[in-house]
Amino acid sequence: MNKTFVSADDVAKRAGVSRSAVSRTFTPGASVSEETRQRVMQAAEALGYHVNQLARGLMRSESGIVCLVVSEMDTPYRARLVRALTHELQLAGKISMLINTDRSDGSVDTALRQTLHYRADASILLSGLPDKAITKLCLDSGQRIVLINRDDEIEGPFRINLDDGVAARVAVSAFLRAGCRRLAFANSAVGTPSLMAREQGFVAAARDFGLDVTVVRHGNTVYESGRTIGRTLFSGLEPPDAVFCVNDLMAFGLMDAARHEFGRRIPDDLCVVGFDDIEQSGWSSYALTTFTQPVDEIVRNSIAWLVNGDASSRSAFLHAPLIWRKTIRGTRRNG
Amino acid sequence: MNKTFVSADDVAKRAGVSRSAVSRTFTPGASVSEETRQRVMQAAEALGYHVNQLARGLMRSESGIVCLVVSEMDTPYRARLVRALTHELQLAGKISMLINTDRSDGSVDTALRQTLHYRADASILLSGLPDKAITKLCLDSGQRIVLINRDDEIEGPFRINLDDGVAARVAVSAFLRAGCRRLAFANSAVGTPSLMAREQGFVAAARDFGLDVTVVRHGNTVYESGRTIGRTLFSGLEPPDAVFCVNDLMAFGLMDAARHEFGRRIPDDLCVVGFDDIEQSGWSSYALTTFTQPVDEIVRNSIAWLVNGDASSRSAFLHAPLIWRKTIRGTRRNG
DNA sequence: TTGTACGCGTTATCAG
DNA sequence: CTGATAACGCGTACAA
Repeated sequence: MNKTFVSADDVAKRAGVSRSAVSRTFTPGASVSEETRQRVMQAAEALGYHVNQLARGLMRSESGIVCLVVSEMDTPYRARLVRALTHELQLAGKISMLINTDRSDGSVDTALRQTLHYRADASILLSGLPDKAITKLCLDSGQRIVLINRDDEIEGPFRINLDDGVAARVAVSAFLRAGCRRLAFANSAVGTPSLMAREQGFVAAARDFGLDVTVVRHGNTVYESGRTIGRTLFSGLEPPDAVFCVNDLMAFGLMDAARHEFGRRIPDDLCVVGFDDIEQSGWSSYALTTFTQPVDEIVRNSIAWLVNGDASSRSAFLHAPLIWRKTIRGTRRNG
Repeated sequence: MNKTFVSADDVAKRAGVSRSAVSRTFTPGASVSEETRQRVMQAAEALGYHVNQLARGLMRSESGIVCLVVSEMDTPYRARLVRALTHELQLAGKISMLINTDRSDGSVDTALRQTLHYRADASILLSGLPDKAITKLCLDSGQRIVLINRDDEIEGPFRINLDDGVAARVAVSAFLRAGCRRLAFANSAVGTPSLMAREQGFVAAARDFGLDVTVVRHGNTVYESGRTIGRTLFSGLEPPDAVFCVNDLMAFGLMDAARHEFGRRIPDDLCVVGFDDIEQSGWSSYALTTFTQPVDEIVRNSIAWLVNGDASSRSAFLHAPLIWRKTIRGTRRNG
């Protein structure tokens, strides 16, 4: 063996047929006689031949590659989304390229440029937001772009968003039914549109009931920020009896601070609701009542739009139902 | 715009030079005059040209693609590893293809075949184990293979393993120093070599001190299995006062069962040690004493072997130090 | 330094 | 149904 890939030519020679016959054998829906097919397959097997997707992608207009643009992909929700996306993409005959935008040097635009280098058929953005010029460039190159939970303003990509406003109202009424009156909202300082929508929806819904909301924004959307906010909130003069955390990770941090550093009992002294419904929310140390991300629907919508040419619908608006566990006291009603 | 990629030919025409000049402009270390370079760059910018890596990979022997073969990639440790790998690979000028082997149809072999389709320069396997024939096929095709925490037997790939045996001995002596005498080991039923190495090392080390170990194996290596094992262990006649869990997730499940269902206090009534040191281990609800996966070293070793042609060393054996938190009582000593 | 010509491995086209 | 030939977009000897 001389450490090199075997080509269709090699197979053709060995099988005693033309290169075209080999190509046809490996092209679904082409017309080959059963006899040549057998001969080709046999030779291919013996030589260890594999279709070169690079060359195939060069000929056809599509490469079969879909790029996933993500930062902080070890975050539970992101990780779950990436897992589901890659799985369904494979089922649809696509392959995923993972582009990590963790470092800070204009990463998203650089990443999107990478997707052009590899002639990706599409890009799915789970993090960040591309420059408008880059987006147009991708679109003009025939690429499809999906934005998950990012923004509503940018034109061209397919946008998937959740009804954060509705969720916020559901949270307020759940708190009120539990008898809570001192409401707080724990947000990160990131300022992503969907994060801000939850905050504003919560504040607005509370105001409808004549209640003010203490809003605290701090750091990234992670556990440690929730903990810091918890300390701020519970060492203040009027500590809240209900907190809506912008995601589950922050909720855990806040709960840990409240319980272990301030002796709060949940849900007796304090009600908490989160967002994402990551795996840890089901763990009995937290048992967090939280809004669930409809991951399957998100994935289905994304891929349906990628593979079908349905360029008509340009956005999807999905519902995030409340999962009742044990961090809101009282009786459960539908969320 | 007619929804298509622009080629080097287009750029050449617009810049009034030959196509070779364009190629040279985008090939690092080629000789082009500053003037033509400028003209080419300008034309490329105006047209929105991007080098086609597929075609480039067709010419050169290497595609720049590295495949990551993973299952259950939303597991915290796996997710962290994937994040770190993609990040460093990008820094090394490579791009990651993510292959999800979650479904059960002979997945790993199918996955590895996919890596051949796209002429990947290398494959990194975080899950599963390939058939020997497939491995040989990849190797013969000039591909490099890295096995992370998988097996020691298979020949050809670069293997990265942890000193699970040493860790097991450290765990035993930590338990003994804390005054524990009724030892247990919580394992999954998966039976991966590294998982079994931890178990056997623990049992052997305990025997050296004249102690028996209650070994329980159940389900997958996840939270719920740990919980189930916890129930089994603490509803038994001789419940343990120390448990080594084969990974952190199982430790959390076991701790939650012990605390919330059996009223055990940790570390007063029960000492626990885990493995992986995932983010959740630092959360104050768990504060788990655990062995840390040297992720950075794993990544560095993998990539060093992939990009440099150092085919001499065929394995790395890394140390997993113990991180002391609050699930083992008594004084800390070096792990 | 520049342009020409060829090859990389595949598919599409067309004549047989 | 089959085989020859022309693309696809790029790198690279080679000659100019």
